[in-house]
Amino acid sequence: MDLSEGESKHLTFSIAAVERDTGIGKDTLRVWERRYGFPQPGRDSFGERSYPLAQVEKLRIIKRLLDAGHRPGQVVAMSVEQLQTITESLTDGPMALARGKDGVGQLLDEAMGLLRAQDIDGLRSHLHQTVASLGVNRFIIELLAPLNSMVGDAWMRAEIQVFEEHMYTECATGVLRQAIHQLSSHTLHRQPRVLLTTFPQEEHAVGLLMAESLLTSQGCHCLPMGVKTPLSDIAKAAQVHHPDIVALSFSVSQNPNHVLDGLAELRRLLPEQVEIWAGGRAPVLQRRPPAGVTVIADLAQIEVQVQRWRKRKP
Amino acid sequence: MDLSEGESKHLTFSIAAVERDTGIGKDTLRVWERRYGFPQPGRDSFGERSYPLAQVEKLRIIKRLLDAGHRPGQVVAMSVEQLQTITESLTDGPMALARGKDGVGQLLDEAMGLLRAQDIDGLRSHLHQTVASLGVNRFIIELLAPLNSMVGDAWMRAEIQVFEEHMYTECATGVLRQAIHQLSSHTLHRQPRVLLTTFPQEEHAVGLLMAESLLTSQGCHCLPMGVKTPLSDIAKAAQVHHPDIVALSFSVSQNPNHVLDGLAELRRLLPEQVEIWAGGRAPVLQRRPPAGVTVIADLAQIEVQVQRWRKRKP
DNA sequence: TTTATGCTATTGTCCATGACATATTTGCTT
DNA sequence: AAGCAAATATGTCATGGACAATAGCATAAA
Repeated sequence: MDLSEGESKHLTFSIAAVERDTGIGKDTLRVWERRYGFPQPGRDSFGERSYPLAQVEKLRIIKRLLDAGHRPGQVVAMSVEQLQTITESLTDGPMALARGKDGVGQLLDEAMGLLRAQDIDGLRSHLHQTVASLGVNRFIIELLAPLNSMVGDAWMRAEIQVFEEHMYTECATGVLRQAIHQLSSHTLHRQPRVLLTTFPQEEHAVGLLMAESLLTSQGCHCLPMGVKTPLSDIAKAAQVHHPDIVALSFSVSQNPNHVLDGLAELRRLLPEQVEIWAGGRAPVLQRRPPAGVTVIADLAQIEVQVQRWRKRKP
Repeated sequence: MDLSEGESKHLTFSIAAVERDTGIGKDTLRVWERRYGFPQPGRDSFGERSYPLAQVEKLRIIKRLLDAGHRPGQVVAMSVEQLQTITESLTDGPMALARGKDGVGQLLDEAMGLLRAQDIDGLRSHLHQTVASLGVNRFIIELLAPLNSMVGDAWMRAEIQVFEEHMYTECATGVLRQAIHQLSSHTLHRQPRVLLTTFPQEEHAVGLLMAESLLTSQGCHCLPMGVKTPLSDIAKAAQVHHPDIVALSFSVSQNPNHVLDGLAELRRLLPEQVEIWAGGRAPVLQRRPPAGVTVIADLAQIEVQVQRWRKRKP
């Protein structure tokens, strides 16, 4: 079928291999070639496209920029140098805010330092230690959430490798799971019952775990469902487990319309007394808060909202 | 682009959704329709294929049979009843083995019972308890792995809801994370160093976590990277962290060619002395074991292979 | 100045049909 | 039986056309 990926010197890739490596679909690759003149793969002896390594790497850069909100017409035809320039200028800014000189800011810098030094084991123990000393709430709100943002931004600017981001995520996940486990052995069967998940397009689980940790530490009973649950299945799960609240997490790069439509649709599918809480870094939530949905602007709001819920229910 | 999953009554799926749900490529779906007359999707108002739920379920059954070694020409045109007959004749077998009347078989039945009763909290404590009493190794090999297969099979046969599968996965993940955490605090910085991840198409993390648990309990130093890592990033990570072994996990429904091509390419990208271990339920691994890759036929093999590795290195 | 509304260009995905390399089976010969 | 060649089965790629969904932009209304 597709053995293609040629010799050691001039490594080339079949269209299937490129799809696998870049996440850009075969149809899209062909249509870009047709419309923008890039990529411009050679042909092997069977007349099939054969992409040189350099083009695959350029495609990866392009993919990153698309994820960051750029449009194909602007970037696909650019030179690698131009792409680099844009990549560098992606996101500065919000970071300075979090980098205060207080104790926690210091811990944050240490964490970032360990990450940059590729010392994952060091980072893991640093985080575990910080959970222990700060408590889950402060750990998440003051350290992990900002760290998470910093990593996300660094990823957008290609300052860190994909594998570093993977290792960081894995590390954060482990620490949060551990925190949740410890908390949940203390507080059991309390209210409200919160069903946690994300929409099908949303892959990021760390935001969800942070929410779960905070909710659990508030004494809520969490029903975690992982990421990427179809709407109708969220509704079915709610029928079976009748939660008081369905909590959704959204990361930055979600399609705004999908988010709003999805929330509206979910509101229709769920019984009226079930609240919907939507949190995360998706900008739409703040800009056009949907009706019948409680928007959690930042993680600290979780505590407030839980208290509000408890006051309302006698 | 593909919102598709239609109304509540007659749920239909776009070709992209079917590819996602069954693992059968778009091209293949079209060519089957052309050659075998199945599937026979309707058309929506835009003239695009619209697969009814029943056909998607039949496709899932067919996929299972293909994975088991049947050929499309034989099974694609069959009726659902015929397919069921064949399916039943190959699904018992390995299961009966685990369902003995010994203590563990009983625990397995209990777990399955809790799952069917939708008692996730009950399942979670049952699993935690079982880890404690059996130890991680026996827990995974004798209980969780068979349970995982049973859930997978039930999922393939559409006997369980999507949300149940999500909740089960979340539950198993939590228990495994906890086990790993406890183990890793005992054994530190031992050999071999094992980098763990999956290919970009592979979403399932539980297999990976089971492997990580077992490796950690063998005293290996694990470098977990989560799921869906592009090949080139696996290679880059290996350059930085120089593992002795790169371990990959594959679930049933992976495209055989992608798996083999990916492994061959990875073998080329990694230094010769770095071993590649490939495990999981993907049938192609057993049927056509790739050169330069150690196939881990079942989880119990991990211990054997670790010992082999240790003997070879002085 | 901000908020709606409609127009236009952009962009991803789908469709149909044809081709063919590779894998598997069949049938023939030794 | 066993080896080998021819036939068949099967998945993936190619081409070129089409079009719905989206984003950007300009204009009108508040």
